[in-house]
Amino acid sequence: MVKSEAVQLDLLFHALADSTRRAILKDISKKEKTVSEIAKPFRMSLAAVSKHLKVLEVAHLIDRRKEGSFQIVKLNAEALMTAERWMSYYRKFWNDRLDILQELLEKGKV
Amino acid sequence: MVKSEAVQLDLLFHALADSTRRAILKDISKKEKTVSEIAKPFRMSLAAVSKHLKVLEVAHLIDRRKEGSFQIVKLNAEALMTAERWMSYYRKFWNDRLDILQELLEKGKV
DNA sequence: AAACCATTTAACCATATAGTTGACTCTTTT
DNA sequence: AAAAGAGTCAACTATATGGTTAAATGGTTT
Repeated sequence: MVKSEAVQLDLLFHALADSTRRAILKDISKKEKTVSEIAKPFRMSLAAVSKHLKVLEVAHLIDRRKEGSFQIVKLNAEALMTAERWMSYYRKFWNDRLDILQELLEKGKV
Repeated sequence: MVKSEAVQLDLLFHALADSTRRAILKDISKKEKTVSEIAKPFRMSLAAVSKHLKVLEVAHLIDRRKEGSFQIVKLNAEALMTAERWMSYYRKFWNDRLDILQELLEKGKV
């Protein structure tokens, strides 16, 4: 069942709107880690980190696989691209308009 | 008083994590509008839209200027770039397929 | 000055979020 | 088989969020 694009973006941006979760993504961007390894630097409980990972997971920002009694967590960079795509689309639109205006100004037409 | 980067990103991503607010940004990406014009398509009250605009404003995603008794609202594309920069930075660390993906992104094929 | 716009603020409600602790499940070690 | 380790789930708390309606502000028109 594929979620609507709007819901997907809700989940994605919401997941990114928390500095703990961004720190986790930053941490695992270089090297995948277990849940406990991820939790270690934080002053909060393991359960709290586990919840953050859940939020990142439903947003598809991370993937996990089991290895024995460990869970190995890694970044899913594709989801980040979904967000980037959304932003660059509207930003570009606006920038294009600025470019056109700039051009018109230079030609003395405005 | 400059807010820390973390707080700034919190505000930015939080602002983007709501489909009403994204619709507003989309709407004004083509043409600046007044608050009432922005509110018209939505089924919620004007006060609710006003709150959404406040959220977009503290995230610096929009700028407003007064013109008589109207407020003219326009997109601030720079804030979007701040978010994009954050994402692309961490994304590129992890992904060894960066070059291919980047190329696809630029071509608008992803 | 009074009435009328455009918009914000205040007070309130329901739901969601981020955190806590403690019990629970599954896997590994002894 | 029992103990220990890795991680999740449940129940709870405090605060934030997104919406409402009604009153308030500030500019414009009459």
